[in-house]
Amino acid sequence: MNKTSETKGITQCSIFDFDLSWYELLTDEEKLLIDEHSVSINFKKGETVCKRGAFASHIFFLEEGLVKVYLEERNKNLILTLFTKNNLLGLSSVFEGNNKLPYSVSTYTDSRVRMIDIQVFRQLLQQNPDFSYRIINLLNEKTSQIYGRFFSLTQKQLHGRLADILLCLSNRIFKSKSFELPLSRADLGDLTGMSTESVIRMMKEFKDDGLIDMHCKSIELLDVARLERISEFG
Amino acid sequence: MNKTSETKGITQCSIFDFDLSWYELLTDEEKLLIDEHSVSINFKKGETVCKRGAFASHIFFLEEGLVKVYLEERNKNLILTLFTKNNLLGLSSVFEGNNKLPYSVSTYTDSRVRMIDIQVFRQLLQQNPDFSYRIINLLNEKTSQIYGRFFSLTQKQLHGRLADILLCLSNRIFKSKSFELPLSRADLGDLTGMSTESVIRMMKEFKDDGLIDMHCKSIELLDVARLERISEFG
DNA sequence: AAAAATAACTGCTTCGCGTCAGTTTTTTCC
DNA sequence: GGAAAAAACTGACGCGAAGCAGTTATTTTT
Repeated sequence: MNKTSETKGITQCSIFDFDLSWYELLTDEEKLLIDEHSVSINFKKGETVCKRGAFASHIFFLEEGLVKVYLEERNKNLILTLFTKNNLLGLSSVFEGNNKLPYSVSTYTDSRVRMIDIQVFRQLLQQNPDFSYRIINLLNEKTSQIYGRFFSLTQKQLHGRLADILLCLSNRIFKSKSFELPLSRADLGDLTGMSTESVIRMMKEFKDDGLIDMHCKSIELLDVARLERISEFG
Repeated sequence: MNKTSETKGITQCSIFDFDLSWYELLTDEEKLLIDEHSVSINFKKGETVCKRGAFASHIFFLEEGLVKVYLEERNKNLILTLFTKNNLLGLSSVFEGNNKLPYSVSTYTDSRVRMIDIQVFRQLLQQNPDFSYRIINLLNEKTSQIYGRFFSLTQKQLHGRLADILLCLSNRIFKSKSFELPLSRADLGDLTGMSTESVIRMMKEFKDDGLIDMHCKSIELLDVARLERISEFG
């Protein structure tokens, strides 16, 4: 009996990084249809891909780069998720009820985004069951991850939330214990629901405790086991 | 130009209450298949329908009642959503990667749940594009609502969160300004990410300010406009 | 209908964490 | 390469909200 996997803590991660490919499930005709009804656009670092409230006319496929999906209101920002390359964005617009984008997207690094006509995408969903089944799986995987993050942000305090996000960045995005952070401290704040100042203080504390090493943007996780314990116990 | 709808605040609601019916999209044969591979089970108030970590063998269709979908860990509880009758629960288990339930479900009122074999449900998704398209829309609608709630719980303070949930209960569940609350104060806390004591204090404050009337479980919203302003400004 | 258990409520205390008001460092850009 | 802008950092302060400990009310049990 694999007891641990049933009782272990609620994992949180803000990054979608599954390799459930969908393109290969299309027929040649369907692929052609996508190609004819999509364009690939380059964005520079820091550019806005789309804004909340705009009409949703495309599904975005991130061919290259790293982007954030976020909500902004007054001075309050919340980063919902990060996306790495080879992921589909904007799927929630498939629902005809949502003809406006429910969030904004902007880039952290130079990125290439293929913009797929939403009507074509809908048509493919309705005609190709394998494709649509795969999309359902993507959405479900996404939902599970959101729940974990929801728990982290509402139930844990700063130590736990920061540990969560550091582990997540290391495991899911950079796949290395040391990395150059493309996000600012303020972004880490928007991602963890803490103020910029608290991010800075907390990271210094982690550094003093020997959990991480850090010079400005370059970060290295030194004691993953302890970070995981901090993540688990909030 | 409808400016307001583009710029208005991020709505939050924890309740799924869309009437996107799915059963009617099935063929007679498919309906029969569902009927043959499902059972309807009665639950009394307060009973547990399923627990996080258990194997996901069924999709749940709530035929009657009111339930909560929640995470629990140590002494920390978080209610992810409430479901009213005629809604599908457990869709995230459709994804083969999630063979364990990612959350627990229990009832607030006497409820009737139809438990549909997950393999049959998957099969129908793969063979009936209209059905599967409808399910995608359901999932997307759900995701949008979660984002709103995510914002509420992480960016607003107690006043705003409590106003959110009261408005939501009134609009979405009871469809009336006065109602008998089946949830305890502790549940309201788990729903809004606040302590039970704070829920009590805050509700008294709302009562003293003439926003609501309240005797124990029976609640009446007196000044919806002001509650909405409180909700918006956090 | 009385006893036991659970939920609702209250006041007090504590502290986590955000805000403010700065200084220093790093990055951007002409 | 130097000026300007942005980001990183620091310390002091104060408030929002949780925790605790106890009382009252309500519901469940037998």
